[in-house]
This record gives sequence, C-alpha cells and structure tokens, in this order.
Amino acid sequence: MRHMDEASSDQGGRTAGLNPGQRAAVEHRGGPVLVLAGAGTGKTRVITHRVASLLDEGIPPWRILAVTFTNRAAGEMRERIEGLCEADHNTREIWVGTFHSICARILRQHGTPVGLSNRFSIYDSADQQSVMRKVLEGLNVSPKMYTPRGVLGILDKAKNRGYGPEDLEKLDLQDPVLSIARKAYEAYQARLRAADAADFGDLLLQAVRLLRAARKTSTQGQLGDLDPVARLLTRFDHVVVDEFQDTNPIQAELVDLLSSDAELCVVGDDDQAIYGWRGADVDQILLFGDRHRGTEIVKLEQNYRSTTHILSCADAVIRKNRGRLGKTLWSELGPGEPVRVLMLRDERDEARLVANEARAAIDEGVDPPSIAIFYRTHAQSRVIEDELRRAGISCRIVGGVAFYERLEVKDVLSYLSVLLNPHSDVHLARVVNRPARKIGNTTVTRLANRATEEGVSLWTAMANPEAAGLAAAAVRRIREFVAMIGELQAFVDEVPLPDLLAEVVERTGYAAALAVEESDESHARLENLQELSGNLIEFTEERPEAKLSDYLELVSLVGGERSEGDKERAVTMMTVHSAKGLEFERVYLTGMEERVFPHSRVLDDPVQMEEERRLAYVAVTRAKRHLTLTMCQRRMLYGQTQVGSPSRFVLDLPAEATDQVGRAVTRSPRVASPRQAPVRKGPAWQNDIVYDESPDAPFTDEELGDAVEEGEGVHLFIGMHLRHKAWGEGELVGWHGSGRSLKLQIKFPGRGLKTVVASFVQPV
DNA sequence: TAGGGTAAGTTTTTT
DNA sequence: ACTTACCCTA
Repeated sequence: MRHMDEASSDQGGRTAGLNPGQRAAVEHRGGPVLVLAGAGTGKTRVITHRVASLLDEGIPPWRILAVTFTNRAAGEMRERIEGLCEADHNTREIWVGTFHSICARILRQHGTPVGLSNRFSIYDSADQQSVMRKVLEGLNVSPKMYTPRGVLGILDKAKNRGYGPEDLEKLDLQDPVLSIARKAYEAYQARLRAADAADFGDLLLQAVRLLRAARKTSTQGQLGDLDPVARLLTRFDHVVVDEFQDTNPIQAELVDLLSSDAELCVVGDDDQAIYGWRGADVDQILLFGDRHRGTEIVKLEQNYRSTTHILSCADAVIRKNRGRLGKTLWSELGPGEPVRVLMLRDERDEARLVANEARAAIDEGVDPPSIAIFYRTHAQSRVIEDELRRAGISCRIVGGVAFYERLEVKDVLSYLSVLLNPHSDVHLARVVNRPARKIGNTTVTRLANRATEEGVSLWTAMANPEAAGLAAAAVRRIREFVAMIGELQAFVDEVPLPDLLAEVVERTGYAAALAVEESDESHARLENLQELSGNLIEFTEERPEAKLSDYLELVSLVGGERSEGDKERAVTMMTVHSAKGLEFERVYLTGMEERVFPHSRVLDDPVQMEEERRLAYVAVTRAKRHLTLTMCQRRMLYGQTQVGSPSRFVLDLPAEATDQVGRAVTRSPRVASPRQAPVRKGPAWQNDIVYDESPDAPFTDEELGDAVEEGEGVHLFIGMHLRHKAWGEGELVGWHGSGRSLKLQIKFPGRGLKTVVASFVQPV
C-alpha cells in the first residue's frame, strides 16, 4: 500500500488505490463534505490522503487544521501524513491535535482577555473537585445535597453547550438548584481566574469566547486585521474533523468559528457515537447538512479490516438500534475463523484464560502489540494485569488509575506546576506541607482565608504571612517555604527538565523523607519517581526544545499510560472507549455479562442502552481476524460476588458466525477465606453449552498450603492465634494485601470480627 | 501537629 | 474491595 502511495505521489495524484467513495471524499472541493464512514472503511486513510492532496495543490501547511478526539488518534494522523508526504512538504506546520490541545494552544497565545496568562495551569478533575469543595463550603449549602461532583456535573453540562453562569437557566433546572449552581459557577470561575487556571471545559469554552468576540469586532469592521484572534478565524483554508459523531455543541461551534473561511470536511459514523454522556450529540452529524449549505455526503461501506464473521457479529449487535442512518458493511476478506464465545467460572479464570492464550500465541510468533484486551470499566483491569504478569507477558495499560495519579508523582508534578504558576492554589496547597514541614492545617487555613478575603491567590497571601495573623514560628516556616520555591523557580527553563526534577526532589526534601522511611511502600514511591524521571528524559529526548510548560501540558491533556515490562513487546489493555479508532489482529473482549457490559447503570434507560450497544459495536469492529468474547458465571463486583448472565449483546450474535464453547478451567490458587460464599449455579446459558461445574468443595490441604503467607518472618495460617494490644487474643480467619498493607481478619472472642494491620498483632 | 484508626462513600466511559 | 474523610490520641 505504502508503495502505491509513494508511486502516486510521484505522479502528483493522491487517489490511486482508493475506492470510488474514498476518492470522492479526498477530491471534493468547493464546499463542505460529510463522510459517513463505517468502521474499518478507511477513514483515516481518507483524511490523510485529503490533507496530502491539499498540500500537493499548493495549500500552505499552516492553513490546514485537522482535529481528532484523542491524542492517540492525533499522533497517528500526524505520523501517517508525514509518511505520505514529509519529503514534499513541511508537514510540521499543519495544525493537528485534539479539540483540547488546539484550544490550549490558542489560549496560551491569546488568553489574556479571558484572564489566562501564557503559563496558565490546566486542572484535572481532582483539582476541580478540590476547588469546588471550597466553593461549596463558602456558599454554606448542605453538603449532602450539593456535592462537588454533582455541581461540577452541572457546570460541565453548561460548558459543553457553551453556557456561562448567566446562561445557566437554559438547562432545565429547578430553582433552589439553579440559583445555587449559578452562584457556585461564578465563585468557581473566580477562583480559577485567581489561580490562573482552566479546567477541561474552560479550554473549549474560553477559546470559543475569544473567537466569538473576535468575530463580532471583525464583522463590525473594527481592527479586524490587527486582532490576532480575528486572524485565527480566517487563518485556515481547510479544516478536517475526525469522529464528528462525538462532537458536542461547543466543539461544533469551535469548528464553525475556525472554519469561517475554510472548506470543511467532517468524518464520522453515527453507529460509533459513544460520548453522549459527555454532551456529544449524534444529531450534530444529522444536522451538519442543515448547518452547512451544499453539503456533499459520501458513504463508505467497504470494510478493509475484518473478516465477514466478525462483521456479521458487529452487524447483529448494531442492527437492533433505532434511528440509525443505516449502513451495511461488507468485506472481501472472507469468513475467517468464527468468533469465539467462552464462559468461564470467575474473573480470575477469565483473566487466566486470556493470559494463557496470549502466552501461547506469542510463543507461536505472534507479535504482542497485535493483541488487545478490552473491558468495559477500568475496575476489571487489575486481575488481567496480574495474570499477564504471572504469564510473563508485558502489557501496556491505557488510562485507568494512571501513573500520574499516584500520590508521589502527583506531589512532584504539583511542585513543577507551582514553579511555573505559583498562583495555582490547588497545587500549592498540595505541596506546602509535603514532606511534612510543620505547616499544618491551621496555618494554611488562615492564609487561605486571608487570600479569599483579598480575592488573591494563596501564594500572594504567603508573601505577607503576618497579615494572616500567623504565629512567629509559622511565619518563619512560610518564609522558608516561599524562599525555597523562589530558588527552585530560578532553575525553570535554565536547566534541562530532568535536572529540574532532580533539584525539586532534592531541595524540597522529598527524596530524603522517603529515603528515611525505609519501608516497602517508600521504596515503591522512590521507584515511581525514578520512573517519572525516566519518562521526563524520554520526553526531553523526543522534544529537545520543549519547556516545562510543554511537559505539564502533555501530562494533563494526554493523561496516563502505564507499562509493565518491555514496551515494544507489550500487549495492550484498555477500555472499549479508549479503543475507538484503533484496530488489532487479535482481540479479547472480556466481561460480556449483563450489568457489566451493558453496564448496570444503563439497564433501565433505552437511550443509554443504545449507546451501550454502539459501544459493543465499536469493540467488535476493532478486531481484524481473531475475536474472542469472554464472560463469567460469577464475578467479584463492588466487593461482592455476583452471579452473571451472558450479555444481551452476546445473545444477539448469529450462531453461524460464532463458536460457543463452555470451558472448564482449573481452580487458581487463592487465599482461603473463612467461609466460602455459597455458589449458585450459573444460569444455563444456551442449551448446547456444557461447562464443567466443578463442585465448590472445601479447599484441600494443598490449596490451603497456597494460602499461607510469609509476614515479617512469621508464617501466617488460618486458625492461628494472635494477640492485639487492645483486643486481646483472637483467631486468624483471613487476610488481604501484603507487605506493609497486609491486613488481617481476626475473630476476637466477645468482640467479633476485626480487620487490623498486621504490624499491630503478635503471634501467641 | 501528625499519625493512625474508623466510618463512609464509591465506580462508567475521557479530554 | 478500595479509597478518602474525618476524628481521636499521643
């Protein structure tokens, strides 16, 4: 394929090897195009070829904008464009990015009118919550009725539609909530402004505000050409938007503004709309033609990715939705092997099955990165990760409890944020007493109150600690802290980033505090900081010119990805949402049970259920040749074992395209629990399924042997007697965790069952 | 003030 | 199950 592309580019054409629909989408000029592209029909190919051919026609690269939803997709698009025509054009000047990264870029340069400096901080949802918590405390409302999460949900909804506090009544809210939400919205924004910070919603909303204002003045003929923001309105000749079905109203407005003077090409698939909960509206795609006169619509239905068995499964799932535009995918790749459906005993066995199969495939020479494991929610990933490790397989986990979310990593990154923008209260408050330097709650609260009174940031208040009425000792400590930050700030943009990190870890005493602790946990934390350092070195090598602000932006917008083992030889684990837009030779779709996928929260909402079905469709259509669906008879969920029944999506699959196998899997060694939960029989799934229902006999001695753990030189075993300072002597009935976080369940006569940290008891 | 223990809430999905 | 939030004590 690549060869063909190169050959055609020599001839100046970009359409050789494209089918007629793809060619139409690539070549259409003179008006808006809407490309309805089914899964695997060559969407990215169309976009990249279109961009390449625009460049060939002499459009300057900086007059082209390509927008995607995820950074992963943006990276891939840039790479493929470069692959097509790096030799001929300066592809680096093309604007390629996610909605959020493009807005961040605009705001860094032009954000002053909306109160953002070029070094503003981006707040993630934890940051948002801590700001909102303070706002709600200030408003004196019932913390039960108005949780930070809940109110932020309202704000998010508003921002997704482009509403400020004054527009809040356009959401249908009843009055006590409406007026409180409005007050909270205003106070929240005031705090963000004082902190020189923007949350995800603000990135879009504030950028759109700037552009709205610029358009107003430029249509009034004032200063139009002088205003750099107004120039953005007419900067682009061509705008391309990927995954248009997942656009929310504010994003659509942004697209309209930036394409005021441009030809617009949007690509999407209504069957893959999976972000309704984020304010995306499938109708955007249906309305596109109305909003943009003379829209040419191109449908792409030939799938180049999957075998027909996989496609017929996908079709069987999506066919049950109503209100589709309606496409039927076809493929010339032949039937391939049937889609496998496996019923396992529990999530442990499910994970083990996947790990074992992956192991076998890799041993046969399959390239690990061509294998992917999907799940509906992150919570399902842990067991699979464990089993992969046990099988000696490296894995890459996209998203989830990200690396950057870890306590020590967040601390150090907060230090870095503070160096760049000390007014960011959330970050400053996080690190002021970390490691412990005797600046406690009382001190910080006094300073924070002072700051709120004055309407300034915490940092500003720290410049004058006496004014907050602090004791002499506290004043001195604050002064020392401020001075230390000042010293560190001098390094910013003066020394290489990895060195800056090293200075921070040293001078703040962070490393020393961890080193002194000498526990398993502190060692792990130090290791994580090492990993962060490695991460930063890698980043610096890739982008030598990058500054601290670039790194922090990457961290906050790209989010985490955790790797275990060799990155190059790793299988990928991710949620189905993250899998959108990707494809893999071999896919395992796990947890195909009712209440898991579809998720329990959507069971009684037909609209959300349709979205869930689209999500299943997305999952199935990621696979090129091998697709395996797994489900469990029972699963530990929310701390309790639940009996699972097969997902309705599994039951929809056509028998002729699937191979449904019941499968017995040996019991994995596990820690004995005092009482086995009574196991009910899994529901007979389909009549022709036979699975080995090994009776849940009590654990044998051998199995119990596995359940004995070393703890600090002591052999723990069920039934042993232990002494606790306060509770006296008791009998060990179980435990969980290990090392420092080893918790023991002990039955104390007359006191009942207690869970205690292992270091608090002694063997008798 | 810090550290530990207990109670309570929490989980859908992402930028 | 697991994490965070608050309360209590040293």
